[in-house]
Amino acid sequence: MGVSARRGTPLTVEEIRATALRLIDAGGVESLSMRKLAAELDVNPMSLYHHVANKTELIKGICLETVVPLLHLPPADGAPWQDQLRALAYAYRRLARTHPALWTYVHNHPDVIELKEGGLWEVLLRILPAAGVPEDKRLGTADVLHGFVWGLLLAESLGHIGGDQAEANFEIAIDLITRGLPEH
Amino acid sequence: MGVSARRGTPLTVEEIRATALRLIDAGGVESLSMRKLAAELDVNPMSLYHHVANKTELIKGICLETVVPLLHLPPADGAPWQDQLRALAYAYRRLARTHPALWTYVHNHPDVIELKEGGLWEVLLRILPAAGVPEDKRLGTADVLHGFVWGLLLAESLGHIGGDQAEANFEIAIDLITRGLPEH
DNA sequence: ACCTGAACACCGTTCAAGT
DNA sequence: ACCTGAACACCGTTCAAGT
Repeated sequence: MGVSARRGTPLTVEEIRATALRLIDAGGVESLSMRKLAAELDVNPMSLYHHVANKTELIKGICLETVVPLLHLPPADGAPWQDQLRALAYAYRRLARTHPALWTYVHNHPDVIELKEGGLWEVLLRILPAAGVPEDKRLGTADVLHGFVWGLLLAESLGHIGGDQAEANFEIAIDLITRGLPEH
Repeated sequence: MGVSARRGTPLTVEEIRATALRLIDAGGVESLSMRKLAAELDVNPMSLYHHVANKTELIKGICLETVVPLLHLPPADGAPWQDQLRALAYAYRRLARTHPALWTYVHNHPDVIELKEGGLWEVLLRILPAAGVPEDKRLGTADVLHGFVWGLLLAESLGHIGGDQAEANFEIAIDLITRGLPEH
């Protein structure tokens, strides 16, 4: 009854997403096509559209269900703001490096996914008062800090920064931020 | 003798590049196609390949001849390093905002163009010693600073930062960097 | 020298038809 | 319900042929 002639099992969204993510990890989002994905799944290209609205929605789904939950935010445990900021930055870095190709792509296509999600902003805004940032500058500073770390991670992902230096550079970056954050 | 039936003048690389840049400014690099470009120039799509090797080379050419020269680096005039750094950041920002779509694109496609060009890195490495950055950290710090500013400009270009706040945020960013740069 | 038409190997997606 | 083939409107690019 409609199950593919070439496959025993019917398609599922989960299988489609998992395979798509594998292809993205291997060759980047640009190289993922619905037709290649179908071939990889041993299925007619058009079968995919029964489980997924279109390519954009597919990518959105992968992000929301597979990638975003990987961000492990530091708890509000009263630790010094420097430590919490460092923990947040490293959590963000781990996320970016888990699926660099997808991460790079979605962060350059704001239409695909809302950036200010996953609680990252909340944690940032919780930390900034403790760092001595005056209230009227907190939103702006949150934008700036995210832009900073984001840019550095992007540069890493794109290979602008040598793999061996990436670790040391990230430390330099966090030191610079924690030194510069409090206004004297 | 080969001149297009539909046009009086023969094609030139300059005309192709200028028109392509106009289309990119209007709709982004993704929406530029060789066929649309040809239509805009009132010419057969294949005529373009007589003046340009392929699409990537076309974009590379536009960057090298039309965009990169727009970066106005601050002179080594002995001004305080804070002022020079601020001038450099603003020069970079002006460049990014002149052709945001193209700028965003090439900075995410390292294959298209070598990032560390245009003398930006030289100026950075000239400034850092005056800021008290120890020699063994200068290269890393240059990478970090570029990543920072780059990320912020990217966030601006992609609309992640409200247009009215962009100016104020950039000031916050430069203040933070100049405060955090010197090690105590 | 410069331009062009036909063709190739790709895309995403719609729609009507199959089981 | 689930899958599929043919078709449409696009891509970038090659190649042989035109003037």
